[in-house]
Amino acid sequence: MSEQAPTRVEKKERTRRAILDAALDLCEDSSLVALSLRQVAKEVGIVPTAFYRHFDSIEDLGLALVDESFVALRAMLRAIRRNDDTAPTFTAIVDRSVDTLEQHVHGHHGQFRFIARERTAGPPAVKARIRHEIELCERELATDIARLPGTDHWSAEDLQVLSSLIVTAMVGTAEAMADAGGRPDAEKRVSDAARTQLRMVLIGALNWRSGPADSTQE
Amino acid sequence: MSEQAPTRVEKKERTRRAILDAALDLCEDSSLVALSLRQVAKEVGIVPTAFYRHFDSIEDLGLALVDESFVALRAMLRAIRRNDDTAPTFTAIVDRSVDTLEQHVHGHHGQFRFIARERTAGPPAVKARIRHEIELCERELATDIARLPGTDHWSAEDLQVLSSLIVTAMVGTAEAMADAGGRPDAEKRVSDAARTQLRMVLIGALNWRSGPADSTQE
DNA sequence: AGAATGGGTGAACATGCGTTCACCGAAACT
DNA sequence: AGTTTCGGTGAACGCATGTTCACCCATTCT
Repeated sequence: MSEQAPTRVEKKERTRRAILDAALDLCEDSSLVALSLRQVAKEVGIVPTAFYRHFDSIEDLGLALVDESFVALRAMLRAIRRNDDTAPTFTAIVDRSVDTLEQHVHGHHGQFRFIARERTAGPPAVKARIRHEIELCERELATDIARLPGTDHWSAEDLQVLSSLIVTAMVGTAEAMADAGGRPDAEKRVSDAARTQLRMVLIGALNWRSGPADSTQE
Repeated sequence: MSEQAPTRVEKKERTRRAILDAALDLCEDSSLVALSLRQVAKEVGIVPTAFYRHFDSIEDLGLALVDESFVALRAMLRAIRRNDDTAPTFTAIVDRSVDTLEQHVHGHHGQFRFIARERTAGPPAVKARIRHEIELCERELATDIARLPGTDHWSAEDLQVLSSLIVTAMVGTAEAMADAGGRPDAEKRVSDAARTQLRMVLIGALNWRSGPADSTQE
């Protein structure tokens, strides 16, 4: 069926994929800003010039990688959100969320390491795009949290600050998980820690306006 | 007094400083892995070869920058710890800690951006050193927390996980603060958020073993 | 069947890179 | 005073980089 039919657009798309994969792999131990066109071309098996048929520059390639990574990440977030509907317990929400994160990072640690790296080290345009995407995640999380019971009286600022804290913690978790490099014991340790951290944060948040004074020691 | 006495070791030290400063400045918009010896030499005003009189390689330079940054950071942590002795309230501890962090990042944002960047993007040896230093910070924080009242019955794991969470949040805060680029309003917003986040985490931690079940909704 | 399209080629360029080496000259020793 | 030390010099090397250009030829369109 799929035999003998490598149409032109298919071949182009295949080469494009190969470039994206090679780039993700090659900048693994450095950064986009230290990645060279010729390196990528050699890895893919094309001549340097052919690269320009697909991307304007390395930075352009980087933006494509960011978009691709976040498409996958949004799919993960949708999965978590779907699970939430059927699991109204906070503990269950935390467990399922961390489980989903663990699975996803396990299957895409290249992409996660990429965004964790280029978020701080990439070319300005790439950094800006990643920052923007993460802010979108924070905002979405904020509206999710606002739908949970017991958060009605919260200010928008507190909601945003809490989302930011959770996202920061989860980015850190994803980073640590990707660094675990697929070793199941290491991944388990990271996800256990993440569960504890998320629970602590949620407990803190739920006792936030309702009675933070009780918890200070004076 | 200090006139007419540029002794040889002084001159060497001065050049070394100039190299370190130039490197910190030059890799600001990329990374150590994309920094070239010749760039640094040109910026400093010496010939490329002279670089080798001071460092074996760019990576060696990077390690020196890491050490320097963490010397400063440890000084800050000591300052925070000193303040804590005179301020036994949790709220006060949080306020003073964030204040100190704000001041320090304001005065050293170059160094903070450097470690935030190279932590994920630097050469392997640099990444490893930074990771190690951060782990030391987490451990020290854990012992500090263990000295606070109400944490006696905590497990070592939970302590470590809590420290890790706080350090992650503070690294994120430092990153955001350094990105604020010295604008006072932006810095204020970041430090306000950091205070809220720290309080939330502490409230969560204090209610952790004592009664986490009260806070779940089932 | 014939023309147009477009991904891939290969040579060529100017530039920048890390590293080597012999050398200089002033400060630091004896 | 004579010698050693050593930070800085400048030429030279072999190599990798981004980008240009004219060209090729199988697929696609007419």
